[in-house]
Amino acid sequence: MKDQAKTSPRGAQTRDALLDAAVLAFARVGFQSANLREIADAAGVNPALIGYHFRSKEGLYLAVFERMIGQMRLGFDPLLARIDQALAQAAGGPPAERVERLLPVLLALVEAMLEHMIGEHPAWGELIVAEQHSPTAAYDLLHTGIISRTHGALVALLQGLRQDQQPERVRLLAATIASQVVTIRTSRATLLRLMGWASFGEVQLDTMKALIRRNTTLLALGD
Amino acid sequence: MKDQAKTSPRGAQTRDALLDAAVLAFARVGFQSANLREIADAAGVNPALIGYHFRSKEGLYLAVFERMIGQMRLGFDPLLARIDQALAQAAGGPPAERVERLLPVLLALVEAMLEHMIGEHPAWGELIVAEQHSPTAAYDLLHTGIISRTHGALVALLQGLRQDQQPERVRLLAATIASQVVTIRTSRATLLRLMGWASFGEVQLDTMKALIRRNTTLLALGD
DNA sequence: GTCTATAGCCCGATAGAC
DNA sequence: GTCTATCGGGCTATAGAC
Repeated sequence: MKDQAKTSPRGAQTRDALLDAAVLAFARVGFQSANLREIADAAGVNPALIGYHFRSKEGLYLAVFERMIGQMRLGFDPLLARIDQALAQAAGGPPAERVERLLPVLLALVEAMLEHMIGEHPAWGELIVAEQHSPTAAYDLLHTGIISRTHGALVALLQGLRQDQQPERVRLLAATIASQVVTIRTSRATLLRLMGWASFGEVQLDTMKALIRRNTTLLALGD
Repeated sequence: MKDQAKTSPRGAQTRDALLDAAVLAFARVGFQSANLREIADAAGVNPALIGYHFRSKEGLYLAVFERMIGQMRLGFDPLLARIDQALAQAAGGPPAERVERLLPVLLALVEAMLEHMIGEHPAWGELIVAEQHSPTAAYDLLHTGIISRTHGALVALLQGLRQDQQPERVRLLAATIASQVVTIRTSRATLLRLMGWASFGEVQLDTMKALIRRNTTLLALGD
């Protein structure tokens, strides 16, 4: 899926244009309902070129995920490194010190997840929740590339904060913490309607951040 | 959409059979991807009868929601009445008594929501999360019939438990509590993979119930 | 109320010229 | 690498016989 077109600048250009248009289309209406003619039109190229560059609709979809995952990892890797560092520093220390070191990075991680859900590339969050709900071949890429890393970091931080817990319980706790972030996309319509919001702007994002910080702190330390 | 076929038992029978098949189909693949031929086949009736009884694919979809909402309300109304009663009894009492009266019904409500998400009719939860994510004409029915009632009860209970809070904050807190329940459907693939579960059975449901009870208690009382 | 048959449309894929 | 033209298939909706 990525073996051609890297030598010719012309080919790489249409490839990128198609991927840009495809991200938006797949995010807006999903894989099944996305229309290859519309994607090609939005990219300003001929529909037949999709077949040439990506072989099929599914090939295009997978290529979209490959590129997205690579870009997302560039954004997340520094934070994950910071988390590893904090975990190493906190290891073996007294509870109060572990909280002081680990809670801030836990909150930073949750905030980063929230920002990735509705920030610079809103389409990314949409593609992720679509695959989490109805996994396709792209889900494997997504899980190993993003989800398991992020969840692993969450679990490690929670275990560092509360060392008495059973592993299964900590994994599930991490999932429920993440659910608060994901709900901004999965229950978008309900959230807007219940809160009387017109859309998610800066104000709404800050309101949600504040509550999620408060909730995460309670859930991580409570019990 | 419901004006005919009530007199003839034959018509009502095919109507119900079509609705039964349509619930499953729409839940499994969504509105767009659902296939009217398959629905008619599964119902054991002729495809043209969908047009006769429901006018169009969208008419069938709306009829599915009308019936589902009616059935769900039968299940929820007793609990909502119990909540109103508890709220009336707790009103004006000292904090400790309010917690004693209201926390149990809050937990019962959240458990009931969870059971409706994966219990007797798994398709119901699927239809609800699909509309919350990508609302169509059916969302209005759903919101006024189910969502706003359930959320209203959650908010009333939280306000009864913590009377100092700002309304906006309490509404959002209710939404984040609900997100833990909804995630069992919206992040189904991720939850199963992260937990190493094959599916949601009795054991998994009990595990989730226990954690959600603990989380809800912390989130409702904390701060 | 139910059936058969088909109209009319949209879609993904591809052959073949440039 | 790109384009035009088209094939083959699937879909919803509906006309008309029973």
